[in-house]
Amino acid sequence: MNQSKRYLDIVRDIRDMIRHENIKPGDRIPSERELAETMQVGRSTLREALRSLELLGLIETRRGEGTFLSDHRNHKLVEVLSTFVLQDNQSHEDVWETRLLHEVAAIQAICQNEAASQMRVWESLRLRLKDESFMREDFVRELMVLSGNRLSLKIWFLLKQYSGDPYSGTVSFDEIDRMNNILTAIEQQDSETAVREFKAWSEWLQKERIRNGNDS
Amino acid sequence: MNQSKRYLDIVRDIRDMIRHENIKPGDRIPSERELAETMQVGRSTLREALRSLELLGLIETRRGEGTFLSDHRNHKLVEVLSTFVLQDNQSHEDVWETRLLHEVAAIQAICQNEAASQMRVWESLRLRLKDESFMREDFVRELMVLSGNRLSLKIWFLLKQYSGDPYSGTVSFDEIDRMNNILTAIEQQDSETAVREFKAWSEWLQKERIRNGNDS
DNA sequence: TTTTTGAAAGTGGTCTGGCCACTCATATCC
DNA sequence: GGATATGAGTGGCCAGACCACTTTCAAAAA
Repeated sequence: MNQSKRYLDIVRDIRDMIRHENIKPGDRIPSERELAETMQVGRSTLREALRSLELLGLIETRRGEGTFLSDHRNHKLVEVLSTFVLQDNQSHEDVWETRLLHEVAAIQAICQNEAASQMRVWESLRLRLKDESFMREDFVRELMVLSGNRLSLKIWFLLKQYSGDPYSGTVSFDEIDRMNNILTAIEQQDSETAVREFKAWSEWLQKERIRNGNDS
Repeated sequence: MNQSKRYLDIVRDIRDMIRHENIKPGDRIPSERELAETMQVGRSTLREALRSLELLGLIETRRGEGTFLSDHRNHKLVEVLSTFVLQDNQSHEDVWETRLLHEVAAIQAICQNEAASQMRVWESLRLRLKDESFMREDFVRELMVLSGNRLSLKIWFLLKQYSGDPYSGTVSFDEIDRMNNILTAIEQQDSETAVREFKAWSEWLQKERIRNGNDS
């Protein structure tokens, strides 16, 4: 049964504790010494579990203060895995494709939703486009949110980081037209065009990144 | 700069070591005591790094034998993240939609791949369809595999479990026609029809399950 | 000689206790 | 009242010690 691998039990226990005690992101969890005692394990073993969770971005530790539940946004996991795994071109491509897959699906979902295509959001988005500080990521995230699938949004968020933040940076002048085209197609519920325009922008962006050598 | 978080340095060091020494999946890496000494850190600190990597599935440890590099392609990204991405009772519907999303994307990917549509696989699939023991899941999994996106396959596998194994059971007589239609459309690279037929089958299946009360 | 046995070395798994650096709230001093 | 010192609590790290397990290989038994 549970021979060896005690720290895995702890990982599970901590996760359960977080659920049952209704600990929310930002909240503090008991100290290492306290947890070690209540779970009847040595502190070093407990730390192995905590460090693992930290590397995953599930918790955040601040020396002198304590351990806090992270709002799972900034996953170090991403960096770690990418440096280990992404030597393999296939993996890199898979991540890229899977992310795109979620984005396209989001656009299609929005187009199929009558209500969504009539929202005021589009108007305000067009305005924000012209703002100098408007990030590419803001645009795509907005689409993901509007799709209404929160799970897909979460997965997308991870994949985005995992593929080296493809949407970093602000929207350039050239891109405003592209985005307006996408928005127009969505408003007209023209799923096909919207997707085509989006993919075109995505590919253009990728080439741009390679040209600028931002493909770290 | 690197104040605190020594174990993160170790993670990086281990990665570099693996690269420079050309250690391949399955190979053994130095023992904990040995690594601790060469890296000038305590063994417990080093273990924190190793346990983190192990949780991610990047290394594998066997008591009494040693620590081994595992195949990077088997990283536990999806498994590990699922425990908290899917934690809060995400609406059943989101899971369902997201799974479908991956399936549809797989079909589209296959249709766009000239080589895939000409494979002998389809012929053998048609034969296996008639087998009484052919499971619905076998059919869909085959599609997911053939899409070539391993990450998507992994995500799909999890989502499938979380949505109550929607493809349990063997293929009924009525369904053979549906599946043949899907296969034909794929062979003709008719993405639209293939997806439409697939969605139709999926919806039919869902209703069938509800009728039989298998919606646990 | 061949087979069996068992002791030793090496490994990961775990615990204890300790020290350090840091944060924060409190009490103290000016 | 405001600045300062102090102490409790926290995570970061380490050394040393067992334990359980695997492999190895030489000694003992066949």
